Amino acid sequence: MLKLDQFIPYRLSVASNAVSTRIAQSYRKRFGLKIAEWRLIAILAESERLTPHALCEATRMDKISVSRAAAALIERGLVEASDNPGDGRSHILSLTADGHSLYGEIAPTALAMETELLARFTHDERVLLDALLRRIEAAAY
Amino acid sequence: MLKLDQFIPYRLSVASNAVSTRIAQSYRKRFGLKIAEWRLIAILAESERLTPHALCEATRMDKISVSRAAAALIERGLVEASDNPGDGRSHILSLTADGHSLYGEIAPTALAMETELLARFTHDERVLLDALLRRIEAAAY
DNA sequence: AGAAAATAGTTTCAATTGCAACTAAATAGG
DNA sequence: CCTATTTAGTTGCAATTGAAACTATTTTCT
Repeated sequence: MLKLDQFIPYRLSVASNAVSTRIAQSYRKRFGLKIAEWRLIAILAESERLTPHALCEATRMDKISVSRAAAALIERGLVEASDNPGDGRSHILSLTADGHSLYGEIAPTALAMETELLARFTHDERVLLDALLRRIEAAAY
Repeated sequence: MLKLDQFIPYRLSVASNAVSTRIAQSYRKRFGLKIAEWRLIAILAESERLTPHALCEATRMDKISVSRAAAALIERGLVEASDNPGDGRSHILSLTADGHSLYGEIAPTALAMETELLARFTHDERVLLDALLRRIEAAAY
């Protein structure tokens, strides 16, 4: 017998929406960024120079979203594009100085939100949650 | 130091998207339903007669989504609306015979998808995941 | 009772998203 | 090589979504 309330895909969706909504508000209000844009910034801060294609893989976003998020960030002067010497169809994206400095502000905020969200979780529970989510994700592909 | 790959809100979002995309495709292809519509059907099958407001609470959806999903289902003859004797602004929604019969087809499909998704999870792991998701959700509100 | 505020639900309009088509460059096959 | 196919990324258009305004009813307060 199916009970929506105990249906894992439903629980997952509800939890994810609750978290995303909260975090999206915070990014938007404080930094004027959408989640997609924030993800690009985070990955570029970690990886320095990437093509849109590499960003798709790293962020699990589709190429349209990456293209639009990158366009918005370039427009705002947070990201810059340079030629990709190895492939003329593509280009290399990297953070500008402004982009780095914005990242420097956001990253602690993001970590603080995560900390708040997981305040009542032990370290083991966090590790477990991470692992379970990865397994579900892998099973869904 | 922030690592997007290990950032729980990110993992949650990626896992949820992967699962939702997969399930949404299945519902849409086989039954012509969106997730929101499927949720209303599931809850109405469990609860028999509810107002849109009660459906909002039960499905964690906002009133606009419920209104639109209900309109689509009524249009298709899967749901019917009757007067709410206790409140003239509102109405009572319930499944039609067709709605019940469609539910009878979908429910096993939904359970089968969940089973497939969680095939490599032990019973304890499922229970744990459910509990962790509820806690995260509660913390996010 | 009657005005003011609150609630239920719908609708309108603008923003967001997603698909398919498009351009441009790279690779593969003959 | 040089045509055919594939791949990278963008764009145009249609569908979806969300916020705010709106209608209708109910509740509250005096």
